[in-house]
Amino acid sequence: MLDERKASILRAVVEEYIQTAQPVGSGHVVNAPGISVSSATVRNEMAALETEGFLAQPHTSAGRIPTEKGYRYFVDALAQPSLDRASTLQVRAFFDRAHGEIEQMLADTTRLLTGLTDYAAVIIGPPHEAGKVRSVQLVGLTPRVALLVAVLGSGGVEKRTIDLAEDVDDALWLRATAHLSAQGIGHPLAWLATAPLSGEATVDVVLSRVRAVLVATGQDDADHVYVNGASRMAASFDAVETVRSVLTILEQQLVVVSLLRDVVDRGLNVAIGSETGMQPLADCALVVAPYTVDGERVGTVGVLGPTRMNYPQALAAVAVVGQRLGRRLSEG
Amino acid sequence: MLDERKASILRAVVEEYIQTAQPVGSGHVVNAPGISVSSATVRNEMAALETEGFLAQPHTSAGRIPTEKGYRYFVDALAQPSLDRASTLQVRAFFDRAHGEIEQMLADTTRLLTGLTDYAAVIIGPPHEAGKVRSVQLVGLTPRVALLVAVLGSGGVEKRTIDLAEDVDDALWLRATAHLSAQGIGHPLAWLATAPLSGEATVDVVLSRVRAVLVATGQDDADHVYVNGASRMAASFDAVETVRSVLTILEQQLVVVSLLRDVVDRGLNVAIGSETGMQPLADCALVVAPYTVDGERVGTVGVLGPTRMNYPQALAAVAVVGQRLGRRLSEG
DNA sequence: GCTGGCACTCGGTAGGATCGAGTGCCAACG
DNA sequence: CGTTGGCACTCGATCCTACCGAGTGCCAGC
Repeated sequence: MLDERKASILRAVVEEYIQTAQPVGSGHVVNAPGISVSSATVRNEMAALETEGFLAQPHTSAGRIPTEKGYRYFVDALAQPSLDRASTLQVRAFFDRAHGEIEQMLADTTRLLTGLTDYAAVIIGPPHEAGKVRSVQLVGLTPRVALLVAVLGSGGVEKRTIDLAEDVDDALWLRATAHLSAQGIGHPLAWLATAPLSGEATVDVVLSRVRAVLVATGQDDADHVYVNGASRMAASFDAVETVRSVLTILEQQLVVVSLLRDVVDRGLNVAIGSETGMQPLADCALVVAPYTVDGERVGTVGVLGPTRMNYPQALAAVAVVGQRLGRRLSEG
Repeated sequence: MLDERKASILRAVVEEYIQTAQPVGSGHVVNAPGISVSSATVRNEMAALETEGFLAQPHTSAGRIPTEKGYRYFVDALAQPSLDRASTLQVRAFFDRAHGEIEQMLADTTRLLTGLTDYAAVIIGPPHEAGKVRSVQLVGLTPRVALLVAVLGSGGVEKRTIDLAEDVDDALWLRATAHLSAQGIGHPLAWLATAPLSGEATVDVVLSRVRAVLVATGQDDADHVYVNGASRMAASFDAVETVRSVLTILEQQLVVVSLLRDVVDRGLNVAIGSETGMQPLADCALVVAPYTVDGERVGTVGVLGPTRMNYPQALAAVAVVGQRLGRRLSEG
């Protein structure tokens, strides 16, 4: 799409702008490696790049700034992911040490990502529903309230409060548990919502309440989102209003989930500015990578930063973390 | 400590400054209710309040701003908590509807608090350790890995990954579970770390691993912190650097916990600026209230805002939410 | 002791000059 | 014909100055 010289100039502008956040003039571009023409020629080419929509001028007598289209071209054709040696080692060390509960590990992984990139990091954890039930039981808390606790193959634990209208003794919880275990183990948790009743009246009172609760809470909080490094957004922008609106987005877990999911579904690994589809993120870019467990995409890792983010670094960091996270989760 | 007129003037300055964020001049104070002297007199009194350390002047020819000491006096002697009718109803409605898992409810409660006050809200949940174990079991996930799942009386569920060096069949998990249940139910989870072994060699391999894991993870993640409304901090300050440093604090759960705990331990319900003991919070104030379950303090609710926060509102909101939260948790 | 009056202070805003990085254009050159 | 050095021009950023006005401290008089 762009001849080699234009591409080099665009690359030089993007790379310098990412570093300095200042409009880049032709004088700077000629000092960039791979440029061996005069500043006048560069000016001509930059004017052309502007009319083609890759660059923009904040005002007449200023240098150029990449447009979304410019960043897009840079990401698609010019940037190759690269991670410095120290970071690579850091990632390896992290996953070698990683252990313990999955929730804790995912939270720690977001911290790793913000540490690597200096941007906000987001991880969508594997949905618990996907796993088969390994164990299910009802634990009485008070005479009328019990906790339905299900352990899933993925290592996740789901719990639901079951409250009844009348007092129940512990033996009944046990009988209901026995029925649920017989029916549910090996199936997804949601399956219990439609599993047959026992035919025994007192037990079925409990079971139907379990069904109702599972139906009510089945869908929504299926996703487990981990966000970290929101404070880095404040370092990326100098308009406090921008910071505020971005933070507002990051606080809404549902929005974050649908945002990442949407980007992944469109087959993108980078969404720049308006490509995110969210007006408050006009000055942001999102770099994502799905990760797989046993060949199946179960979640997404991503970083959110300013449009002038260090794409090579962010792409590499997200890719390698996603890959190693998937591998780590696969081996259980 | 202050005569009535000085107190009225201080109150007027604080209240107007909270609203406008602008230094308050004598001309504005005379328009405040309860002030029936001339501006010259007010000026004299304000000069006195300044030398006494309650007010400060950003520069010579500007109005006055409250100092930390000024806010402190306002909070201790002049402010009485007040919550508007709509908010009161909102709180009541929230807790009438509140149900389901405790984690979800606490997260929702932080949202309620930020909604009420427009400041960031923090809640420290009841420590799970405190509760007695209602149920404990080992669920095998892979031949070498099992999950220790303990249900506590509070409705909380604790889980720990137990990994062994050699393959184990499910029967062994069951036998270990039986032993743990016999020993542990009715005691705090930590007690299992010191409970006697079974004397049966194969089972004791598992049990000693359980002990080791409980010892290793026993103390730290004891606290469950819920933070919401961090984006409101960005609306409270116009220096982006201030926002960044405050957000950094809010992201560190351990810091937040020790901060709230420290304030409560000092018997305060408000910590203003340097009273928080954290330099980045010099421009912030923290309003907290412990909440009790069955007469015992099990957690804390709080809001974090700028030093010029609406103390009457924040005090009232935190107090009523803490109270109703405790009541709600007490009734189970 | 309170108050009106008054001179004074000083941050904020507006207008004007200057600076310089960067541009577009053009004529000349290989 | 593409490239280049030269040049006039643009315009944001910076600095200076003047000015305004909110607010002060002080004092004399009630």
